[in-house]
Amino acid sequence: MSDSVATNTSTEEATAALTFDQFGLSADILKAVSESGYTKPTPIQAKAIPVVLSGSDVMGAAQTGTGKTASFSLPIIQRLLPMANTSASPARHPVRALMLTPTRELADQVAANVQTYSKHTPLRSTVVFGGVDMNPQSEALRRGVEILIATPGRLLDHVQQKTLNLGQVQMLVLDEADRMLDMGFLPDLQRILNLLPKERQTLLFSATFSPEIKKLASTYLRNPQTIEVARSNSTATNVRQIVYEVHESDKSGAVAQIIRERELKQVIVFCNSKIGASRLARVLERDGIVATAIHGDRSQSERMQALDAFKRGEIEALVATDVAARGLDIAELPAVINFDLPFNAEDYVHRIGRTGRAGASGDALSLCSANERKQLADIEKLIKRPLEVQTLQVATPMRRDGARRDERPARGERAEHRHGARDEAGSRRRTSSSSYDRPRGRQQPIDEFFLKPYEPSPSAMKRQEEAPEPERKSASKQPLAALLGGLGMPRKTS
DNA sequence: AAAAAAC
Repeated sequence: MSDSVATNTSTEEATAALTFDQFGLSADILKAVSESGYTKPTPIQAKAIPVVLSGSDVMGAAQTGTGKTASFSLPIIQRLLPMANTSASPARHPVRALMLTPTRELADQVAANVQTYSKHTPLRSTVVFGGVDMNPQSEALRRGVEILIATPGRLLDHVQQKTLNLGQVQMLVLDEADRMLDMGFLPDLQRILNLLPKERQTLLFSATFSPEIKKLASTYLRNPQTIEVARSNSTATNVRQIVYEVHESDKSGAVAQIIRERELKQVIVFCNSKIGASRLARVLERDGIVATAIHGDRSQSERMQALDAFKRGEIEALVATDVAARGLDIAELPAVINFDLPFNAEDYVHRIGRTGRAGASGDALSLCSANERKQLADIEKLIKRPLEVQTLQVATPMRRDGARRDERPARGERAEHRHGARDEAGSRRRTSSSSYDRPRGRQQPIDEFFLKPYEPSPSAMKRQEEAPEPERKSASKQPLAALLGGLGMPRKTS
């Protein structure tokens, strides 16, 4: 079992011996890389950097936590270096590389990486995304940048406001492209792509190569080289995955218990709903765990504050929706907890990809209630193996300070806490009861489910194989397919 | 079912 790092590299023997200075990257870039503490390229970096440097288009499939951002940022910076200049004139700094991401946080993170890797070069970069004041972004664009990182909506907004011209873009990166399609960004992507010069290099990164992604690629990429470092839909071997059977009403208590028992200093807890995330954050806080929620209904400044505080270690539990599922890189995150199992099995892979990054080990701990069996089966089908299932007895919750959880809040505790506690008086009684003192009659049906020897529900798997994609192409699929059909049409660009 | 993203 000497797995993790050793296994990952030995499967990539051809590239195992590489160091960063074998790519022919400039000294300014290598300096920034080594200052960041990186000495050895990851498999995707080893494969992608030479290809991107050669000018070829790329279809990239990489697991999260594989160093994907550097794999395109470093060669892009290298290719732009000859065009860098030190002029103060904005006209001398046209946008030459555009990087698109599905979420604002991811854009911000990619931008931070690009900034780091280019800091010893004259290249300038900035990031634009929604939810924040446009003016500082416009001002940065007016001063001129060679590299722009953006979410699609705000980018188009800037184009419309004439604060941005994309006519000089030579390199385009579509990061998490499958996610962007999921989120309905295809029309925006098409608009953006039609604003770009046809003569350009395009890099498309996607967790999966679905038919939609392949169609997008065949329309907008030219003889792309495919780079795949790990089978997509697989999960890192250095992440231990455990599923805990719990009653739905015990979930909050279970999260608190897991955090305490495992002494987790930092954990992301994923919920399926924004309301659920806010609620759980409040409950955890009441349990003496420093927690905050991050989701799309919070203001952008709250989102950024939450993420920054979490990265600084000031917050123990970041309770998130899938806004945080993809791409976010938090150093040394020891665990993620799924409060809910995601509806999309693919999102499970992304969520747990937040831990065990860069060869570190991590735990992915999922709570599964009786009504989430289908999601569990879907996940096991996707990752092609059964998950280890344990039963979690949720003990009578105690606060961190040793007080009983249902004790009245200490004097001086924030008003919202008391309010939250009162709001949830009913559910609190349920969550604080252990499975031992639950009335037996009520829990009978659930227990029957849990007591059954665990199987990854072969019937469900078989059903799906026999009848592939039964009633799937409803509302959301239709316009996507139609639009994708349109992609094949000869483009008329001005 | 739910989430994300422009104003």
